[in-house]
Amino acid sequence: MKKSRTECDLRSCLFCTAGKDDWQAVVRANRKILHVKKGDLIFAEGTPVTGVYFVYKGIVKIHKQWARHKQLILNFARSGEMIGYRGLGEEPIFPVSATVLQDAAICYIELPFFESSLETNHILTHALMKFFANALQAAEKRMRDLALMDVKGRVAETLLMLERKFGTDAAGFIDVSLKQQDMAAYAGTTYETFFRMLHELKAETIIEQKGKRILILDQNQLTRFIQVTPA
Amino acid sequence: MKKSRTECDLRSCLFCTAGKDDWQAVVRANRKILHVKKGDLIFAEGTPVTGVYFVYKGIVKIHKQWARHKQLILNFARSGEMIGYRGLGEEPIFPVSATVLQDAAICYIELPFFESSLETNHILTHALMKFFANALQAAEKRMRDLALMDVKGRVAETLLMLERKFGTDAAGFIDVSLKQQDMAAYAGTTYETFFRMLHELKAETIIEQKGKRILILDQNQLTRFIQVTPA
DNA sequence: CGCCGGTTTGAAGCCCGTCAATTCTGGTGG
DNA sequence: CCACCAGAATTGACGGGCTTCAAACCGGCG
Repeated sequence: MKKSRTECDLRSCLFCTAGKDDWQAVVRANRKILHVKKGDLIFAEGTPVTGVYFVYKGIVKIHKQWARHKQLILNFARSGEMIGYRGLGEEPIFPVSATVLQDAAICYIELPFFESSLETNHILTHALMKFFANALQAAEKRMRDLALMDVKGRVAETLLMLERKFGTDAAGFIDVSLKQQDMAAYAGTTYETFFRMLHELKAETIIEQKGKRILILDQNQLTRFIQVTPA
Repeated sequence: MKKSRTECDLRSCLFCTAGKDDWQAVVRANRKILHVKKGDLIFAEGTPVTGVYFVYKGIVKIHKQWARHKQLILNFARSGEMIGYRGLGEEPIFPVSATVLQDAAICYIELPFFESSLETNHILTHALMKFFANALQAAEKRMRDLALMDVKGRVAETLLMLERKFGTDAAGFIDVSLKQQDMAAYAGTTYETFFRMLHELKAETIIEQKGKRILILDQNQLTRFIQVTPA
């Protein structure tokens, strides 16, 4: 097990950076490192919150369940991102689940330490407040998209999000490979429909596929499906 | 113009209460009171944020526009509630619009004062962080609902939300009267469909209507349409 | 080779959005 | 007090976008 896989440089995540001077040493002393594998459940909707998590390595999906065999993926988290923060509201119960999509190293901070940090580290509190404000904006934007946009637009949105979050490889392909099941669950549709949309987009030479990788050929065309306010 | 219409007792809103000692006096000195009428636009999506607002009286809807003649209502705000806080993220641009549904008195706090308050008043910052955390949870719950629930469920959810937010009168009717246009826009559907669902609910003696007022006869039946996780 | 999870494709149908026509209501002015 | 009008509520007909169900296909691996 290589060291680089587990050692956080403490510069990549919100919690580690939101403080001054000796803050990082404090974090270093209070974190735990967890190693989790593809398919593992990190925490489950409805269970008590005992701490917050930060992804050092790997990919994790945050999802909400719905009536047997249906789920909406709220977000994908990659290295540097915080998860479990959704449990910080009134009720200390997770409103979402987190499942590992690619073997991951997770930094775990226990809730008591985290909360006492908020008391003393005002920079952290402020950063977290800003973070939530941004997350709320993003969530409400997506709320509108899911409610009013047609499926094709949501698929387009999904692809653009994936490119933004995971970047592209040398050839321009989006640098992640997910089951279309999961991509569909993010777009809020079934995987059959998701596939059909990908097919259409390929027919229109807007995207290209090589195995599971997707190349966005024409971003403007893709954006056309997401027209929002005509004025 | 009665005094009671405009005087905030400074005990009802987050901003006024999140501080100690002489905090309320500071707020009193820095706020402005605005009187707005039904139909007025308080702020518009895409315009710069210059301050935050608190509703003292009246009802306001927070909405996001979509391709000409379509909008999703994110929330209704009544007395004591903060609006405009969605502009507190990275970009100082409103991601939503706010429109008056019932003549309102609004307390306005300019952004510079608000931000300097955050610097000095850590109780406020912490309260705001918690507030955002809760708002995010609610938003993501609704995200799932809009994505996966059928219209009937969303209508049920809308009615329950209205009852929760506005309470009921002596006879048990929900104590607010909105255009079904707006209720539909909250449920994420058209007003024709919304009406049909109301009709069905009446046929099943789950609700009753008197004018624009709605009485929920059987909350359990209503909740049945919102079944989420069957274990 | 044959199972197996995932992908692809086809066909059927219905939920729900759209359009259009009619009724209802509240407000306004004669 | 009533006629009148605009906006809202109500209702019906229609069509299509998506979901659902089911089955064929495919690549990998024991």
